Amino acid sequence: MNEKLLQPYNPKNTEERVYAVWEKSGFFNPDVCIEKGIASRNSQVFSIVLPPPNVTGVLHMGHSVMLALQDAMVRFNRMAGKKTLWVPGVDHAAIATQSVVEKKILKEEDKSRHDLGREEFLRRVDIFTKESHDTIVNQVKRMGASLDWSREAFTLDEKRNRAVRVAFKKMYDDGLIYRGLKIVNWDPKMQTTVSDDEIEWEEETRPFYYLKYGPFTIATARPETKFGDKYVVMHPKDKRYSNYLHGQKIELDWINGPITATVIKDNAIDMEFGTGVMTITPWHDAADFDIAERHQLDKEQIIDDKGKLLPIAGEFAGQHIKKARPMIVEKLQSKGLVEKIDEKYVGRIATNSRSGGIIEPQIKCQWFVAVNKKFKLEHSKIEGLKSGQQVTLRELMKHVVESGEIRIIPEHFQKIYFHWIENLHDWCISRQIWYGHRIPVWYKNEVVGAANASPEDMRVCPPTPLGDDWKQDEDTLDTWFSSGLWTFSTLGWPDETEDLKTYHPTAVLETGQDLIFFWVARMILMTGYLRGEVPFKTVYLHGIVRDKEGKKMSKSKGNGVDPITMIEKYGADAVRMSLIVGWGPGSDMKISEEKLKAYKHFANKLWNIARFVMSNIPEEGVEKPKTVTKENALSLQEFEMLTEEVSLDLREYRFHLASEKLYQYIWHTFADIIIERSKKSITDGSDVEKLSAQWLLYTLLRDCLKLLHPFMPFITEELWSITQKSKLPLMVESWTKKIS
RNA sequence: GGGCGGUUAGCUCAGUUGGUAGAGCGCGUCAUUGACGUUGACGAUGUCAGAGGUUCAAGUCCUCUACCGCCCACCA
Repeated sequence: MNEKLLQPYNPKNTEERVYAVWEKSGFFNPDVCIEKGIASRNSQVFSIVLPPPNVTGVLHMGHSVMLALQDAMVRFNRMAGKKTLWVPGVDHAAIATQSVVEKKILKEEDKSRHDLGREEFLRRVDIFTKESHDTIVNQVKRMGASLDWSREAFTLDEKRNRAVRVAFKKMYDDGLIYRGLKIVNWDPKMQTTVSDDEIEWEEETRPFYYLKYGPFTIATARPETKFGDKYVVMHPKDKRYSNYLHGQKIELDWINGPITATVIKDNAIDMEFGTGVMTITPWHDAADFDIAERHQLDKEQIIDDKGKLLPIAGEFAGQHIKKARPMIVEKLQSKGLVEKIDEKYVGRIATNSRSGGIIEPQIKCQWFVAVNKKFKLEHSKIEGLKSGQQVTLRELMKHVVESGEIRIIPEHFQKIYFHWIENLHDWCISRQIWYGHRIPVWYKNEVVGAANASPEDMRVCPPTPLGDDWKQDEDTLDTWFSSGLWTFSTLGWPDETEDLKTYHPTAVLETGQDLIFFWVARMILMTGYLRGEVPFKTVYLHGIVRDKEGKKMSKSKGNGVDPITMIEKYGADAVRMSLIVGWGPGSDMKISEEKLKAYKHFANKLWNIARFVMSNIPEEGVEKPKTVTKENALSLQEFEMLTEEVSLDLREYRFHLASEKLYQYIWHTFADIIIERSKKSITDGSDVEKLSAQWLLYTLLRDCLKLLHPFMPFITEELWSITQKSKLPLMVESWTKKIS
């Protein structure tokens, strides 16, 4: 018997070695599999892209879950003989990365990015991301992920940059990307816009002021924005104010002296709320902006990009709004303009989820993707949409899920997806940060930042215009713009490469449920538009990993469980199993060390099963005996049923069931019943009984290793090399081979 | 304000199309020192949140209620 089996299983001494063998074999690469006859050129295809982890990050439990699930899918399909490709990559994660590097430089050198300048700052980011890249990649490998590293991609490398430029240009030419002066979410802390989806709303109890505005009482939580308010708005049907007419002018005394206010009647007013009258601040409130647009009213900026009051605030000009607020209230009070203050008003505060900066809406000239504009869909391969048909991006996104061309698991996320689409607005894609894909637009004659640049003064590349008088747009693109191209930009698009033809659309996108809007929806949008097809046929969403108490893991709370520490303690296979067994898609999971421990025990059990089997069969191996006893034949039948069930579960994305069934079977049927029974047959049984029992043990061991391989690749591979004479690694053994 | 989930054994959760309630951990009793104590055998524990309905049959389908959680939203 192999000496390794005399020792207990030691994941530490095994995992790194086994991974090296896999990598060296080249079998992570489907081209090698075809070359070596593992898969054939016309085999079915199974492809996935790895949701790229942030380049600056370290592995967390969420990554471990996705790696465990995706690797299980990939290994199963590879063993089933499909041409199987899993594409790795990392994400430049624009805002997150820039923010990390900025903080680092501030801490170490006490310098801001502006002190360094754009070029130098970006150089620093590059250095940082290169170092950081290797960390995350090595951590991914430790989970056992069978990714084809020869195809690794980066969301911000030259190839992806080309894809971004081509996509941008096409969308611009089709009128789906436009530049416009609109109200956007401005983060004064990071000095950039952010999209609606990146905003987090928090409830906060704060004072609510009822102010005298001429003959009216208006209510506001933000008196510091009210300096320029010169429109007073009410509902046209509000009888309380029926003697005021739309457009009527009213003279009144306001914060900094007498003003002329204009009455506006608009249906957006809620008669039940406050006094049913409000003044508007179109520059700093999205709802007010819309009212102003509807009636073509003036808009004035009150607060600058840094959160300081502008000259319109009179004596308060130059002060930060936070500091100025109490003084403004004081002045209003001294003028007798404050009617009452409700101290218990619960309002909402918008913050940038990345930086924590409090959002101040601002009107800015930005780039947007138009989601409600019709365009001509070219080369459609989408069911139910013809080439040349006019659709909007929003319709497209809805259609492919509604028609079932994309299946979302668990199913109820469809409803969440549709609900989101109902509320979808144009997507602001320009960011004022430096790290990211620079907007491929060039200007001359100083029209940078102007809303109405003429075509002569603005070029969208490719091609990049020549000449010194052209200046590139300073802004970069929202990181999700390039992420939206990920399934095909990784395969060579915009070139029609062999990879693209073979592996796109991908089979499945497996990711966290929190990414359904950010990423999943945007991939559907981009792929539908640019390729007339879907990016993937199935979306599998896993839930959030929580700690034992059910709290979300986070760095700041310090309650995060570090996967690498867990791998060292319990082995990667145990970590993988504990993240898959009994965890249905879409629901949150509490992880505890007890669970990890349980699967370490399971690995040990398996190891000992192998030891028992190998020490109870002849050294030279076993042949199928002429006579198989009835009970052994029955056991075999039972196992064949299990194989069927597990295979079906794997095909249907029921990993939590497949893995649990295997655990149950191996421990409580194979070990507890079949092995126990075989002891008698081997020691006291007839020759027929003995040979039959030995053969069954050996057969079951071999095939259990196969079935378990997608979930616990390291230990099964190790046992395979110890117990089997095969020259090929288990990872490319044939799954479906009938039990002989 | 709109939407989506969850509520099953002490704890963590399964339960795929409706067909006599399951697993792991924990607990109890016993066994076993030549596969494994990271063990084995046996066992206890549930009006499947509550109410109503459909059905021969409901944890599973429908309606309502309660509590918990999440997402979306321009109530100033």
